[in-house]
Amino acid sequence: MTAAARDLIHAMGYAQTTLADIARAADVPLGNVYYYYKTKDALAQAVIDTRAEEFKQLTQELDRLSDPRARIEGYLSMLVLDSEAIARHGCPIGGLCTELNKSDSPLAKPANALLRSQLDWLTRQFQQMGKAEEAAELALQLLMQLQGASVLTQAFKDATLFTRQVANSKLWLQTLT
Amino acid sequence: MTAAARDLIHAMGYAQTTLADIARAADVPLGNVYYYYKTKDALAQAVIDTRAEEFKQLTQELDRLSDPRARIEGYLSMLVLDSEAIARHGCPIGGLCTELNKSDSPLAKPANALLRSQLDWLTRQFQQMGKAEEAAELALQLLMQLQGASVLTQAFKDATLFTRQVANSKLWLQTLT
DNA sequence: GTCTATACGGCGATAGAC
DNA sequence: GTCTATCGCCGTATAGAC
Repeated sequence: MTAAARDLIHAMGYAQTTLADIARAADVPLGNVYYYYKTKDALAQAVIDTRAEEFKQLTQELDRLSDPRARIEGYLSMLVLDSEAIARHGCPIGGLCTELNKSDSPLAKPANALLRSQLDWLTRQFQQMGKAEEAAELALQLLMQLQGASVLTQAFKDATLFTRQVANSKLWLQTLT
Repeated sequence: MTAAARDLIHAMGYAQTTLADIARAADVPLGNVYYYYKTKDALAQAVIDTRAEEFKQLTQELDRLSDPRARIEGYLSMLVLDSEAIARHGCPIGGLCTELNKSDSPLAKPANALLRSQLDWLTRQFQQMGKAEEAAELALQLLMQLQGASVLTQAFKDATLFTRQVANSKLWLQTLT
């Protein structure tokens, strides 16, 4: 059920996604939702937890690579796989943060933490590339480009825009000595 | 009234902003809203038109500068003035596009056109800088960085993040021969 | 644990007095 | 043109049968 909720929230936004939508997509009766989650917010929190877990799994895979640069490239390659979904619905995490940070929902903080953890992981990779001093700034630059590319990719409905930006970012990554 | 609607939609998002909110902020009775706008969507369209008009006014001012590079710098300087608002509510245009492109509202197209017109104006400036061939790509790069900076600035609630990115963009602008 | 029916509140939209 | 009252619908949440 959290999987259905995750996909619907990505596609329609949190406020626009109704519990009836989720129940239908998960093929359970509406009333049943409340047996597993006390409130809609509680379900959204579970979705955020799922997103956090997914990213943790991804980084655990990537961290097995010995070269930090290769790890970042792997991360970028994973993102490209979702470029069509990004063209349709934007970045699932960036979009969620953008929405939840309006009219301060209690969910804003955990959602923001998803972006923060991506920033932190990227920072660690740049540190291990010997960029101790500029690591935080480089991570910020990269994440910013990805988020900006997501916004424009969605608005202009052009998935190639995202893939081209990722290609640019990979080239940029190579220029870092 | 469109001014109140514009500000509230920026602060809370379109779906979350009720006509009662707008009526209260504009200090008119709720029923009165419908004398001026047939539907909520019609009011939102007026807000989008207002945004388009504001950008047109801005570019008319900037276009009086003879140097295209100075025009872009002026544009960036205007954005910095809103960095606090961006930290609280994100980019008013990017956020609107992000929201409206989910669950295809008829308002998505006009909202996307706001971003498109910024891209087109920037492209023209780069063309006049003698970058005919790469102008579209450069405009895309710049707009992408601004949108990405807006997303992260809002999520991390750090206005200096936006001002720093704009400073970086100005430096980058100088490097273009 | 699973499902149906429904309470309750809020929002877009309308009717109609003034 | 301006304002009040209210309709109808939908969404969250709950009650309670099975």
